[in-house]
Amino acid sequence: MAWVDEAATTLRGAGYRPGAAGQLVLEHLAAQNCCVGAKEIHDDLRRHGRTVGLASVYRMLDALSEQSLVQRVDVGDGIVRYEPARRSDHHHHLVCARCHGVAELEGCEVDEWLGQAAREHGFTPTGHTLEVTGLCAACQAA
Amino acid sequence: MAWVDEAATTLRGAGYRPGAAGQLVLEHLAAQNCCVGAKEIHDDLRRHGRTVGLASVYRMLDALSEQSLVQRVDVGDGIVRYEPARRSDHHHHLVCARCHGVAELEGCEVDEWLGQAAREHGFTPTGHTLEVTGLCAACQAA
DNA sequence: GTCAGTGCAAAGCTTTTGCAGCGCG
DNA sequence: CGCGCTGCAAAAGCTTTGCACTGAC
Repeated sequence: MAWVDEAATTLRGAGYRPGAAGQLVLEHLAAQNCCVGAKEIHDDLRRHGRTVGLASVYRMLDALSEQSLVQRVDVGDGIVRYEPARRSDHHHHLVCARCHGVAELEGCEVDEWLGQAAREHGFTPTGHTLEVTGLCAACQAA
Repeated sequence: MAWVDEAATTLRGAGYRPGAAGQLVLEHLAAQNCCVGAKEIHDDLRRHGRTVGLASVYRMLDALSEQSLVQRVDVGDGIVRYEPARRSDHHHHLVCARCHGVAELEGCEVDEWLGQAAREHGFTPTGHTLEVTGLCAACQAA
């Protein structure tokens, strides 16, 4: 099932009924492969002629976040980013401590360990973020 | 070597010379085992009669962050938290998507995989954060 | 004497909240 | 008809920046 559909269904199940604005945000998110900020989404939609309130973007992101349909990604530049939580395309991030640049790190080998460890705490995991801090190639050279 | 000393040394090496305020922030951080926010640090120091500017706290955190001496922790409530990056006491977090509560998850089994994967990207890792999102026991029951 | 760190105050930005309007059930 | 999503505008924080001051080299 495509992420958009799954998201819409889950949201509806949670009593949230996305309207026009919500649908646009959803579709825009689905088109992203890596993290985007709220303002970025808002600007992009506007640029395409879609009138969407910034507040609606935030509201939608909140709802999605609560259902674990998106993952928050904190790069360290003060802007909160989100990315669709797909089972496929599950990846992590290499975040440079100097320039705050982000690179994707494919693959993930923590799921099993994590799931078990979390459940031992009575916690039901629905996803996770893993950010590696360090220095990117460019900043090392500098 | 204690974290405070290592931090002070590293900072000095980076050309940053912590004064009275910096020292206080450093010591306060060292006394924490889990994440604290900037404002929290500021308030605590004030409460103990130490006059430290909020700006100094942020400046110190920035410097520490750039040297990877602290780890940013994003819980999802809009407040950026930091915790000292010690080799011992390396842990991760279980973050509830509903109530934003945080629990510690001891242990870490990703270092080896991570180090190698990161280096393949020309990235030099100095640390990492791993946040597990899901539902805490309390929110599941509700 | 110079230069970096500091505190205070003001500014900046992202994010949140309030409120009237509109559309879908 | 009612309830909830929407947009706009205003408000609320957290964080950053500017500036004069102080202390260390």
